[in-house]
Amino acid sequence: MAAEHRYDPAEIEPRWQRVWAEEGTWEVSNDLGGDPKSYVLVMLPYPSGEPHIGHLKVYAVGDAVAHFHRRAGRRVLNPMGYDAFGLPAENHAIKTGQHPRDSTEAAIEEFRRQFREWGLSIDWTREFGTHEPRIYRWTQWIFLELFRRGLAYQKEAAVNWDPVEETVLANEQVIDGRGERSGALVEVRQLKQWFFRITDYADRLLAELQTIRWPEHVKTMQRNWIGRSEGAEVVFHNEELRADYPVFTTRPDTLFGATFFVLAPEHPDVLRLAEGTSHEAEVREYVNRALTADKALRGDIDKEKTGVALGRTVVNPVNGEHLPMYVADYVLMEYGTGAIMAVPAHDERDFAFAEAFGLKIRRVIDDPGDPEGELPYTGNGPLVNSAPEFDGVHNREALPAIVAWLEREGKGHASINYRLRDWLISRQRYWGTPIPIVHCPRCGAVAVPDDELPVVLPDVEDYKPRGRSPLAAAEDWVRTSCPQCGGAAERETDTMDTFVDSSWYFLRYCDAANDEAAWDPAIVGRWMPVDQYIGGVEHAILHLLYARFFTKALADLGHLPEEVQEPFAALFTQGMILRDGDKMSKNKGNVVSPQSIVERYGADTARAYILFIGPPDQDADWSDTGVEGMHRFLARLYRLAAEAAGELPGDPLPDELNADDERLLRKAHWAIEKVTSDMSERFNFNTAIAAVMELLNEVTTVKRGAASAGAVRFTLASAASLIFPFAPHVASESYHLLTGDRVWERPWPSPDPRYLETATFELVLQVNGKVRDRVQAPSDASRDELIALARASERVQQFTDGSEVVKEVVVPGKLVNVVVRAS
RNA sequence: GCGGGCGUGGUGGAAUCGGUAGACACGCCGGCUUUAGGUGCCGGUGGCGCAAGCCAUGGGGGUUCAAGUCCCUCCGCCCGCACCA
Repeated sequence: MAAEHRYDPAEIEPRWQRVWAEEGTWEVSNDLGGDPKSYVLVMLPYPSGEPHIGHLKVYAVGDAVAHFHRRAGRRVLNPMGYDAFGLPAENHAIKTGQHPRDSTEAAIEEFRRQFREWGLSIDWTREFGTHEPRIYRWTQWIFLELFRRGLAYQKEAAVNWDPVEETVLANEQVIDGRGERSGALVEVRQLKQWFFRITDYADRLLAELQTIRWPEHVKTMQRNWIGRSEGAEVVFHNEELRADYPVFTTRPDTLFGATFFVLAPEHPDVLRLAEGTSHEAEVREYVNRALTADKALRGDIDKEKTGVALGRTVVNPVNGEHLPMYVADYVLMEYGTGAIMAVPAHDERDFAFAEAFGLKIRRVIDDPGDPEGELPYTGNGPLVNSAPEFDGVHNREALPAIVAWLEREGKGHASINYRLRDWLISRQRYWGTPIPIVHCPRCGAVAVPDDELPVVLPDVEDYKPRGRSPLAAAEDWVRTSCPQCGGAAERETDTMDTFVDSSWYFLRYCDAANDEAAWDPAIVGRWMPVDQYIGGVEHAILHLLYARFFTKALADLGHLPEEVQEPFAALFTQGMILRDGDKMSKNKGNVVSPQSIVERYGADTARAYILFIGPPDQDADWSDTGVEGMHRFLARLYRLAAEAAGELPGDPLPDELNADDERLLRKAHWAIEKVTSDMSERFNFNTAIAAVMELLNEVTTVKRGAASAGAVRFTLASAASLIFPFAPHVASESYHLLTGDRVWERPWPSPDPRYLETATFELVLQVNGKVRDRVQAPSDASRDELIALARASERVQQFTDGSEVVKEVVVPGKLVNVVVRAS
């Protein structure tokens, strides 16, 4: 019998894929015709080699969501593209000489081939790679729009230099002082670079997190990264140089406790201040050492405090005291003003420094619980040793009064500081979007006119960066004329961070065929925002923050409808696939390739299994035997469908249902309800698939009985319909065998309430909270009737006899708990 | 150090609002069919116990008629941030 209806995915899957490709089943028009829309988007892949198991998982999730939304009656945009610029292809080119375009396009070809083999319901007419000139033309256009509005600018600054990749990196790409990709300790270099003014959007990026449905931990990470602090800027004056040194502090209430003043080693005035003092040589040496030390070591919080006195003082504006100045590497140039007022009594770091250097410590806040308690004290309490009008006032009340006083005296003002820095986008590398700027000795940095876009990446001999962009070697390309004055000029040779490409690709999908513009705002307005975005949590700050910034900036510039303020209305982050509790990696030799699974079991098994292992937002362990279980399940579904289709042609549901029919229909409607809620309220694909398995088990159990052909057929068709989002080929095949219809053209089933209600239910009987018996009870039974059933139970009596019944708790539809006390 | 998540059978996991712990699957044990089988089907499977029953959701305590779920405390693992003034 088994041989008669052998499940052969190698035959079934290509056959249905051909139908979908030939008919353009998953293509969607921008003319929505009044239907509700759903934009379901999985983060675009970086094409390198071939897809790995993580790709299989994330696209299985995305495709399930897309199918579910489609059959719920929405027009679904489910596109695909490639994040094609980037370092791995370029490093490969340095090693082999193969052009990054060739290796990248080979990888894209392989990705596309496998995605089609997986049967993903992609609208392939919208496909693109970010490395195509017809695409990066618009990346350059966006850059120029930002440039023209002052949101892209060039400045010389201390930047992160990755000595292995030989390029600068954005702050977001430096993890624990090391380059994100290379793992090399990052050096500080003073270089002129291009930045995007993301800090202008800090407040909106923070506040508008409230408007989107994202995992709370991702929002928290963005909030921390933006790092908003409220406080005050206070000006300290140095009399010798007649220079003002503003500081940012969140604790202006502790101003009276400032006993010294510290500058960061990078502060531009450090050497000037020390000049001519007896400390000059020592300061010079300290600064040199601090600037060359690597960032990771400097950032260690447990490191002992070091520093050198400058031999100068500043005046504390609130009390006129002269505070000694120091330079110390625990003060960071990147945050605030690169200078701090030190209040050792109420700040742990200042306290450690004061201890190490024997500096004065003055308490200005009492600990209400322990007025003579240990220092440093970072809590709240009444001010002491401050000014007569503030002593005794609680510090949190005094704080605004002190700020107001500073403002009146012109010595400071309320201020807000962010940890977020502007986004450094220049890269001294080859394989990226060229920055469309011409440097003219007379006119400065000039935008390449729009009609000359794209500035096409020139071919070069040597991809190896040598402290400057490889593009600099393309001399004919570099030499050009100034678009403004026509004089001799040179092209910018740096390329853009690849995160620029992925900051707008989701807009392009909406209007992918547009040759006249990056997109038509009206069309983008029909699709945006992305209703469900799906991807890895590793992009929690980088990509997801940049894309939000781009969306807001482009809306401000009038290129997006005003109501499009957030790119991704809902976000789902999927967990990793592990093997034996470990990450899969070539080094460990524990890699399972999607290709091998698909070849062996078919795409349906691979996709359904990966969603069945566990909740998709959690990490999951791959099991070679587990995948066979899924294959058996799909084979059983196919076989039962094929048998039923052959044996029982076209039977409708009978008018009179027998007990087995009733049982099948109840289970079917239960499963419809369960799968629907698992998919719409949560992303619980594992329990949804389990429900379909239960449904199929019910058919096997009941089949030998007296179930009518129509009921069996309906049940199997329901199972095929419900499993379709996870295993589309075998579901289409089975459904077609049973009904002659195409399952994706059928609306998502809805449960019939008549079959969800039952005349009786299993009443659980407890004595003192322990289950002692289960009996059938009428669904509409009253509390008294349920209690009567409990009392009538022999098993209950056995445990209550000889005891006093204290009370009887009734949970309607569930249980009765008889509470007794030994008498 | 701060913030967040997690801990359930041999394994992955389920238990959605405080109400039947272990759905579904893997694995394992037994049986049947067929044997060319990596097939199919049936039954069993948290632990202890002959049984009645008792015990059991990382440990300990608490609230409650009732706790995997709530509270306190401790332990372990994972993730993020970390000299941010």
